[in-house]
Amino acid sequence: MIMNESASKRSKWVLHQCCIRSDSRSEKTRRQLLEAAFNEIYEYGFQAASLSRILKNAGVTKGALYHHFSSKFDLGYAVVDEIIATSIEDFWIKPLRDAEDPIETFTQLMYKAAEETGMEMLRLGCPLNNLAQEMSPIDAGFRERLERIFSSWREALANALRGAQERGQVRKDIDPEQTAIFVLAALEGCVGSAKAAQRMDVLYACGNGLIHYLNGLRVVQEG
Amino acid sequence: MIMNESASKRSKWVLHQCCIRSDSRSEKTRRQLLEAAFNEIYEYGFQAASLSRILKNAGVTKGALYHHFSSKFDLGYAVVDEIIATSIEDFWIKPLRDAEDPIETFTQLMYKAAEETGMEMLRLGCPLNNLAQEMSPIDAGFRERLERIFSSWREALANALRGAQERGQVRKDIDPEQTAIFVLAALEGCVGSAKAAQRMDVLYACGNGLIHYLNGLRVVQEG
DNA sequence: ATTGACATACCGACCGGTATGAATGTAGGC
DNA sequence: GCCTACATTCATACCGGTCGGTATGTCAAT
Repeated sequence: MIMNESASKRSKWVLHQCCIRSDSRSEKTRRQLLEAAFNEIYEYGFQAASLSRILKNAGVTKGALYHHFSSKFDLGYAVVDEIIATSIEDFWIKPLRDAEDPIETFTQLMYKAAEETGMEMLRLGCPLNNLAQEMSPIDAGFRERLERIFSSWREALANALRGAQERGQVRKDIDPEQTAIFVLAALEGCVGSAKAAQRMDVLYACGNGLIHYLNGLRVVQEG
Repeated sequence: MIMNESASKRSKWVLHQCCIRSDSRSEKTRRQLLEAAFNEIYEYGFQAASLSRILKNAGVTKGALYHHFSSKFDLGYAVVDEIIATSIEDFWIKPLRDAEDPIETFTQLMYKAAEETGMEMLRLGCPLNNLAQEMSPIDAGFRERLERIFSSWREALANALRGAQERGQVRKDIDPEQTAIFVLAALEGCVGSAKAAQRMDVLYACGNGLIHYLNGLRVVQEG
């Protein structure tokens, strides 16, 4: 028992010592709140998200929540900044930087997304777009944060397309910025259509349409 | 004996039977409820729509509402069936039937939509898609109704494309059904992107991208 | 007298948010 | 090393307000 006490005490002390890190007790609680909030918002949207359900799923109480976040909106903003933004950045944006063949890269990312989160995406759509559709018209805080994500996504794709143009992979008669805007819109439209229909075949048909469009951007091959 | 009943009684009977007329006091109240409910749902979504706000805007009380509709869901379903479905049918579907040049027709409808409801559409998006994105994953009643609308929209566009193929206006190497699915997804994606950004230039860039894609479906002209 | 078409008043459930206090560390003086 | 003073980190209880829904009353038209 004594050993137990001292051991646990020391480990906690060391733990706290070496970590402003994310494995302190406080940070862990905060993490659980963020993840539970993300799931709740993903499932029901922000407005219909229930704090009590979030607390139940996070396994903490309301005191903990309002210690870490000042309001429901503050929690929602943190979900956008710390979960949605980073996951879009990691999954979609980073691979586009210095991609040898951006059209191939983007297509592969679509397949990868369908593989990894197919069922969830079919049922619930894209978390980023869901939140943008719900909150952009009615709250500037959400709109600015979400649009910042979309904006860097579009920028990354436009840059990739411009690079491919310069390397002679993509037709020179298309505008990279406009094309990037349309491609992301079409992508979100495809996910949304499949979600609306709740049918996998719609997702596939739509995805193929988009891939077909993307390949149409390549320089015409003679032969 | 039934025939012997007075003419007025019979006409009322028929009237009550069919509920065709819209100038009775009851039908007017119902209509006001439907329109106020549509506006509220369009602005806030179904889940966040407030019955008290609907009642205030309709100028009636809760008794009237629950006389005409059995629940909030029943009201929402009626909005889909009697407002959204008919407006999509009138605006987008009917013009596609026996259109001489469906690509031209569709493009013109996009311009017309931007003209007629530009500001509102920029701020709040497409009522049909909004509701589908919000409710399809979590309520079968909404999903079936909304998907029925999408389905006939897609069917009308696919038929129009097939007709254009047969008339030699559209390339024969594209699949009308898949193309229709993609075009509607892209359209909703464009509206959604503009709404998310709350920027008109995104709507224009995106619309031009879609129009460019549509024109790419035409048979290649020599010259 | 009965019925359709509402209006009014009210209900329990749940909402987001707060006030309070109890553990649980944590830094500084000795 | 130990005790005290303080700061974090939560748990509990509770708040006013709004939610969708219901029960009952009213009143004109049959």
